[in-house]
Amino acid sequence: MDPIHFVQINTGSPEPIYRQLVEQVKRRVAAGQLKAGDEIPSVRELAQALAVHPMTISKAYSLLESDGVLERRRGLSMVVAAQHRRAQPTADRVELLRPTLEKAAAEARQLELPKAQAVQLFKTILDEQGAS
Amino acid sequence: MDPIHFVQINTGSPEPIYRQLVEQVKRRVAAGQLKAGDEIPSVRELAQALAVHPMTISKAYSLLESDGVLERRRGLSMVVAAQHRRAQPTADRVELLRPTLEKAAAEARQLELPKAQAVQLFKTILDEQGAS
Amino acid sequence: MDPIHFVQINTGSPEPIYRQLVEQVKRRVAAGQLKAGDEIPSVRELAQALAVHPMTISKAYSLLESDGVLERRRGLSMVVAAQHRRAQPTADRVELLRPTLEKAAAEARQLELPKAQAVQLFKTILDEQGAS
Amino acid sequence: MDPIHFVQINTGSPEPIYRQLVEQVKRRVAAGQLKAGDEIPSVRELAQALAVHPMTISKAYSLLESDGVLERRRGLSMVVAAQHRRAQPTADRVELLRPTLEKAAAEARQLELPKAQAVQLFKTILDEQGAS
DNA sequence: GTGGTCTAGACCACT
DNA sequence: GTGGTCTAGACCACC
Repeated sequence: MDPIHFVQINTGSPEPIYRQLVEQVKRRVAAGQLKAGDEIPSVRELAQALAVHPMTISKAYSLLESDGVLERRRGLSMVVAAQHRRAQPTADRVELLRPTLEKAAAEARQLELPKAQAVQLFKTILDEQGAS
Repeated sequence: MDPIHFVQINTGSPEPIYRQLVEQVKRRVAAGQLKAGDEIPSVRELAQALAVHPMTISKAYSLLESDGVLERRRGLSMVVAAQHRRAQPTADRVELLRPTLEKAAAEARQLELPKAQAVQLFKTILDEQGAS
Repeated sequence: MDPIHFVQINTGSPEPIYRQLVEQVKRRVAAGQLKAGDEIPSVRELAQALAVHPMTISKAYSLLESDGVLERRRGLSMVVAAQHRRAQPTADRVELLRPTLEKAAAEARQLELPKAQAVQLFKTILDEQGAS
Repeated sequence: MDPIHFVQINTGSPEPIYRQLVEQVKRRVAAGQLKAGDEIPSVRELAQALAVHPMTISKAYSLLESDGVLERRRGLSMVVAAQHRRAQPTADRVELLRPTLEKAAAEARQLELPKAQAVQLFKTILDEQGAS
């Protein structure tokens, strides 16, 4: 896998880099873009491509391993784990969106916005991002 | 204002407490639940009610003051500021929801979810929370 | 808790320091020596007491937190988590010994040692260590 | 010797493969299952049978050679060395079990387990593994 | 080549 | 004060 297209990070974000990596990889596995057995870029490779310290990458990979998303192969690069229930069907995948949408809904409630307005804004934003 | 109903915090959330306070107050002001001149609970009162360190409350209040949402009255408790156009019309208020929904839309794109599915989940969650 | 008596590490061991910490803390919690709500030494305190780098301690604490043994209190020192099923009765606690004894049993089998000899050695070693 | 039955490895274990090989061979020699002069599988054969990198096998064999357990015969496969007193009597062999049982005893002490409980678990595990 | 561990030390966020 | 994040860089073990 080309390290450049593996993940993108935003160093300006308040979200730590290692967590951006973890969540992006999880989403790509859930979306089926990464499949069981796929090799991922080595720590050093990705660190260089993203211009971050190798230990930052390593921390992300370790967390992904303890979450069962990646598998270590001693002396070799890591691979996407043989999946328990990954490459999920859409119905399951959509649940990964739930936490963020719950936050949005709570905010809408506190703003006393009518449901229709909140939904309309979400549709607009999805269109802006070119969703299908 | 009864401190108990003024704001609610979630100590388990990764979002810092002082920021939860700031954003909740801003939303309640935008929604018109808090109006110019309304008194807010004192630092000590709220700190005790929420079981939080007083300095955390103080930090939130200071930020709200520097954002022009609250006003300090020497020797008295703080009040909601008069200036600016608060209790915004719905069309403006909805924009306060944008950042979170943009995050959700970005996640939906990475999960390769069709727009309809994402929107449907949002509607479901809004209903669960009893939105109108 | 006095950092000196909190844990002991052996820098000569092939087992990484952070893992020695993790396992010792888990055992002490299981044994009931550490109870829910007990404060543990701060990262810096323990790092100095053990003469290791603070990040090594931090890594151990993070793992213990993700295992549900410790709880983070933002801005304050960590505490032993409100237990799910910790401070276990002896019958459950003894199971924590299983992995190592399984390894010993596998070795005994490969050495074609009679069961009685292996057990006798174990008893001898327990006596040497002053077990009751 | 059939490579398949020569040794078994567990790639999931934290113990390095080369060390698993070394210790298993030593135990089988001590137990008398491998006798002086017995041929062992070639590096390539065993590497293929275990699906392991040949260099890993080679490293294990080299260590066994430098420990005097195996002997290299130029151009031919390696054999179990003749020197030393192998196929040790039971009284000596049992000492090879000591390091692992010492680790178990230390854990038992930290768990504050009574000696009888620890011994009982060991007996149970030995029975499960069909020890005599 | 691979990842893992540890140190040294800076800077930040939170209470 | 607390812990978290990141960098720089050394050294090790494994394949």
